Amino acid sequence: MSDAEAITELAKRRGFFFGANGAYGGVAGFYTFGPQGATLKSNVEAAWRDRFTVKEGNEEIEAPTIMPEAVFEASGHLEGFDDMLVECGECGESHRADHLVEGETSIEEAESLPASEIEMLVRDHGIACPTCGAPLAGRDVEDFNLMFATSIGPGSGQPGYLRPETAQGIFVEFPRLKEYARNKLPFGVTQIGRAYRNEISPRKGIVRTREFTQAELEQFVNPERDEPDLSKVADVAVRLYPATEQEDEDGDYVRTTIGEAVAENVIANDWVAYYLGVAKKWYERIGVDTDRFRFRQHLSGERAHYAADCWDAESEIGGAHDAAELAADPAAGDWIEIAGFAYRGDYDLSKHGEYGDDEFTVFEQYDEPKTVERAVVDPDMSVLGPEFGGVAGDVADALRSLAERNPDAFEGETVTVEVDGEEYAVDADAANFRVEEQTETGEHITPHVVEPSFGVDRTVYTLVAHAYSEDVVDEEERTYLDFEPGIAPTDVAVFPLLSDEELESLANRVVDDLRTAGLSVTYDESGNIGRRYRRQDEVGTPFCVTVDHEGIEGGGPETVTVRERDTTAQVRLPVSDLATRIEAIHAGEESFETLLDEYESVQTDVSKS
RNA sequence: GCGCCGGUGGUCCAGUGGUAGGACAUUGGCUUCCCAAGCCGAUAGCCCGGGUUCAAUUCCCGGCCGGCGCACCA
Repeated sequence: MSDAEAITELAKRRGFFFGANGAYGGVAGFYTFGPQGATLKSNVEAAWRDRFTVKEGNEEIEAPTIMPEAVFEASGHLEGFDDMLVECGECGESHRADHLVEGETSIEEAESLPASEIEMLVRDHGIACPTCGAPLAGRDVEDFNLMFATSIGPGSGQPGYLRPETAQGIFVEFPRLKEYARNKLPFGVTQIGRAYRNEISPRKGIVRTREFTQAELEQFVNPERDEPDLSKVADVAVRLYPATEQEDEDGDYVRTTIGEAVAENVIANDWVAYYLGVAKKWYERIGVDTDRFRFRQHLSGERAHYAADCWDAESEIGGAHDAAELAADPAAGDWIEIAGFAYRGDYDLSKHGEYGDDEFTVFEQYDEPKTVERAVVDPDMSVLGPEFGGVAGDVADALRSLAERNPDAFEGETVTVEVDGEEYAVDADAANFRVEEQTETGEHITPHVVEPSFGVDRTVYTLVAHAYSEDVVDEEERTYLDFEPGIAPTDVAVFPLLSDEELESLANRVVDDLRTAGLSVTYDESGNIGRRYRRQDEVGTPFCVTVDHEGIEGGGPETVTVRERDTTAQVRLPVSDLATRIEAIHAGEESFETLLDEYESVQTDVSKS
């Protein structure tokens, strides 16, 4: 069985994730997270929230998943998110009609043309199927938008779409969000939520679905002034795969630190570099195998229209290659994108400023107020009105803009402006032209956006793939998931060693203690002890607590044993210490090794290899 | 969306023109004082629709789902 098959099988059998709606035949691209998976995902989201919202001092919001058409007109998704497909009548292959047209004509942006025009271009240029060579003239060009369309309200309603990314929910609310940030840049807003894309052909199980969870941060900055604190991440070691190396046949990774990469301009944008550093440490902490992890820069053709520079975090999920192979050859392995880090400039806010009703700018005060000389006019409307009638207002506006553009035009006796192609001569006195000294305390700027965007489902898949381990315990093969404490779906399992009232009673008390401490606990008394250990190993529970007679005999304090998943090593410790110590490990404050040092370790005949 | 291959208990598979069998898992009991042991019992299945046939899980057609290749993945 391949890694992917083994993981799919384990995920189904143990309740991590599986294709949804099975009773009705299923629908491609939709997955349900089972009990283990939903908890794992929730733990990943909590860890993300802690790092990218709380620790960064950002604010989290939750916006609707359905938004009106106008939002996506502004964002460019309505136009840019659809594909024009043409199917060959001979061989049945589908091709991007716009790409074919771009290849055969001098048109560079065929995507923005209507389908009917593309059909004409295909016919007029005699474009043929790239696969079989049959002419495509006369074939229908179908518009396929990757957004799920819906209708808001009764009847025909107003058109709406399920959001294809969570980001727009933040951009659209920017005018209010900036108020909450007290109009001060820089500030960041995060959102964890579902997004929807009507993929043509969802594949690779949970890696590419039609409904998925994103965790996104929109960092709003003043590009002229705001700098990230790179000192916090300068030492973070990263494996980079820049565009230049990807384009080179013998291209290799650049192994460096964030600090070096910035100094040598491998990563051009400081904010992107900062978040690559933060993300690398975060991935490491939640259990991503750094040998199967890299940052890959987008090739220029791969970048979205708005992105000035973009790096992806990628994880290797195939497992068919060893670490040395993966280190030596960037082409080896099965890599998937798990996050993108884009510098989006002012694209998003400018577009919404243009299409929307509100101001998508921030007023930035200067350190010192500036005094500037400005040419102004104050047209005498009592003169302009009678003279120009209905166009008087437009003439006045034209005078104002002319004064800004070309003050010299007001030097003569009359000044001429153009309104709707007509020239109007205005008496210079009536324009009331003068040069004024004005004090400016600041200016309105459109913030730039740095966007770290994480795919939560793919991160969960990566964690399962990287946690997947096999070894031999007591000459029996074992499969286990070595999740980090704090990320694992279940924190601790409690067993009575045997079916025995006394042991079961203490075990139940231990369960209560641990749950009171806020831990996720499972209790199991079914089957022999080995079977129960293996059950927990398979879902990645880091610790199993076993209650035995030795622990309740002798009149001393009650004790139990704690068994660590990966090593199968055990220590015996007092029940009274148990919850606090497990809690401390769960919180990352100490490790199992501290328990091994401090308490009596339990000698068993169990051998692990 | 096109092509090839596949779809049988929860999982992984075998098999058949007369409605099915194994392994593992689950569950009840016995046993068992630390790593999937053993014994007895139990639960549970032929993806959906149509066609051919006395009879279809099996053959044919279509659909759905999955894997792979192509295309797609702002």
